[in-house]
Amino acid sequence: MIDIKKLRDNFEETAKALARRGVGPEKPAAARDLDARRRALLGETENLKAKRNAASKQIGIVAKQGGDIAAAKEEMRKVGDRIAEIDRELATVEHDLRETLLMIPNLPAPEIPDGLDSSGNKVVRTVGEWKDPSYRIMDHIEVGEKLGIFDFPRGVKLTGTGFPVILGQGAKLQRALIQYMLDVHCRTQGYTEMLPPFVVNSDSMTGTGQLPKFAEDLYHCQIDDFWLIPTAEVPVTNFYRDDILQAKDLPVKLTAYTPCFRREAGSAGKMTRGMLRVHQFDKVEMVNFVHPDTSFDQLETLVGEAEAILKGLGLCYRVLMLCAGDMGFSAAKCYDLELWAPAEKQWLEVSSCSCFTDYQARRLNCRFKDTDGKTKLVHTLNGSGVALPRLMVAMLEQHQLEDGSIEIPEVLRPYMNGQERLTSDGQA
RNA sequence: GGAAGGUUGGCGGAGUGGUUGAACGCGGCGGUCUUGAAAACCGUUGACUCGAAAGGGUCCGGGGGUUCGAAUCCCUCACCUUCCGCCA
Repeated sequence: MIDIKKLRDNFEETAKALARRGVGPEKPAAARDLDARRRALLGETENLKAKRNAASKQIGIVAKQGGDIAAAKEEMRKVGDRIAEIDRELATVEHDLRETLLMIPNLPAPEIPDGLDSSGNKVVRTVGEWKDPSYRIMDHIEVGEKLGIFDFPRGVKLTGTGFPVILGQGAKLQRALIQYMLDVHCRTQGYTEMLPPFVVNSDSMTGTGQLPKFAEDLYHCQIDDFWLIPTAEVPVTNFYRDDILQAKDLPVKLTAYTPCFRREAGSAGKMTRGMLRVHQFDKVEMVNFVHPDTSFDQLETLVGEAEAILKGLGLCYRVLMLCAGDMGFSAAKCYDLELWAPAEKQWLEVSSCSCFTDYQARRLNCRFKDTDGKTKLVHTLNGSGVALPRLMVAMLEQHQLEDGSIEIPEVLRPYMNGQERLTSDGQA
């Protein structure tokens, strides 16, 4: 949620910033009006409550002395009725205000480019030069079949489309990648590893904003009212929901490997080939809780931390700064990392690194006690470090040799018993 | 799944329907003392919200009710603990 005080005090400025994201002036105006109504009602009911509290105290004293309290009780009963009436209206107004605020996205950082869709995104840098080799590169499905590392039809048999089975050397490679990524984050970047629940309750889904708006993208266990996580961001960020951290403990940096479950409602037909868009996939995620003064600097650090993974694997990728209209709802600033897939001839998004400023923290009610003794909202950031299926795809293509085998990057070999290649006979 | 008990401030733990935002202890912070530290002693120490301020309001698991007034009574939901059953 955005700060209602900011909206109230700098209405024009706020509305202008929101307009960059394609939000019309109606929503902020509605929020402003509801806020004004709310404060008027609040003042009214609180005055009456102060009156009642004082009178009730007096009634108690008089009653003890055996005095007559019937008239005072009758009067206060009427006051009580009036309070109930106002409180009912107040509850409605507050509910509407919250609903309205939840529909307003975060304010974009000033420096991010204009634009309402992906065409407005800016390439910040491209790292690693890709040169097409003399031989034809097989796409991941073709080479995967030769190597025997994917079984899509049996995934369909077990569950349905979008639930691939990864086999043999492929499974081993994936496990190696997970361990490599976690080790880089923990050993060299100051992260604490977490293994959270993969299923969460509705409060957690609401805390990070998946609910109520995106329920149809989630898998739901109705009997228990539990939800399968679409990203580790949900359990890891909610870890500090309703908590107050200490300034000296910031930044808190957590990383977690989890599977991710996404219904991808409405995406049927888009990029559905092979591993490119699936309902269940693995991902390593990084989440930061930081001091507000440092959040945008931390975002640059976070991007670097995700990039370190790709660099270590010797992959060609690019960094995009998303434009105002293409960012996720809660982000103030966001970078995407995209790997080049030479057989697909397209860039594949494997990481999205976002700074949410206080937007997510307000909803989570996650605060910290600053050195001045005041309790303030933290700033949160997260980024993938990184998503596995598309990483696998890019590796299978970028590291593919002429004979169709795949060169395993040096950094992964310790996790694969020294194996140097994926080959069709399964031998190194 | 069955039975019983519980849910109070950072933690432990009191609490009579009426100056109880909440005793007491621990912890935290500030101070006295000390060469320094410890101990001892003194003081202080929750969050949210409305307000320019003065000041007000709300919060004792969540929601609802009774009452002039609820941490305290009633209903309901959630969670936790223990015992029994089942089980990786």
